[in-house]
Amino acid sequence: MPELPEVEVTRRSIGAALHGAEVRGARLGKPLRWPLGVAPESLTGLRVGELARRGKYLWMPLSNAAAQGGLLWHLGMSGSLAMQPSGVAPGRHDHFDLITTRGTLRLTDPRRFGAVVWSGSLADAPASTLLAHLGFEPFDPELTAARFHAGLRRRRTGIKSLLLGGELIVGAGNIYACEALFHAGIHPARRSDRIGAGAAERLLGALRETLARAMDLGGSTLQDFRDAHGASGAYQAEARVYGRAGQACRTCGQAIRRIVQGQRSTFYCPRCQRH
DNA sequence: AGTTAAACCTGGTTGC
DNA sequence: TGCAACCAGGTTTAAC
Repeated sequence: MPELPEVEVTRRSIGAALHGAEVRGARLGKPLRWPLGVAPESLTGLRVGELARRGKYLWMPLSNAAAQGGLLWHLGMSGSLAMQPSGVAPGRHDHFDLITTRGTLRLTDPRRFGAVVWSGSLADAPASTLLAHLGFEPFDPELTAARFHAGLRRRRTGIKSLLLGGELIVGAGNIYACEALFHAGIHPARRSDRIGAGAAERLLGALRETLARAMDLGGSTLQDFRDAHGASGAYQAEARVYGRAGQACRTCGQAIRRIVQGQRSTFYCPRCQRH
């Protein structure tokens, strides 16, 4: 569920609430995608540093005079993080609590594709391994249209699947990959290496505008996404194609189509998006 | 080496 | 109403 906008909205809302807090304890629920990698009680006494984001991962530095490291978080398909009012017992889908002097941060994740992993630093395993193959951050100024185009030319897979892969550019998931391709007027099945310089530049711009707009609106709430304080997102109401199969395109009136690419649904307008 | 399928897990919706 | 089939925001691992 959470793509870059939702993860970034989460980062901002939690970062402000927890920065400088001291960990008092931690509680594990059912297993997540990967083991925590450290005894939960060993986190006690560490202070929370500034929360950072890389792709759809969050990095929470934790340190004191005696120890240094951090937690790498991922929300998977159905995860969310929220500050608990206090004393609320964990439910069946609450699988990790970080109890601090400024409140309890709780990871809720019904499908358990998410994870919380201890790592000595971002440069060491396991964090470094998990982040190793990630592509450009979408707002990295080093990512020029020319570099983006060069990356597209190296691959032959459909452009939508390439965007989802995250090896060239991170952040777009199924919603925003579909939306950005619509705004750029590019068919999702178009081979990556057949996209010209002009279309590449339009696509990079559309990705940035789509992600920025979604962040402004607090992300997309399809089923259950909420920020750390329970606020839902509003971008889903602006979606042009995602989840709109059979409905009329808001630009041309043609029926939006759904196809499957890489076992994921893709939505597009057959008239506005050229193959 | 590059591309695609299978796997992880739970719950909601759809259709017979 | 019951039950099977299919769908869902992601990513790694295995297999062509």
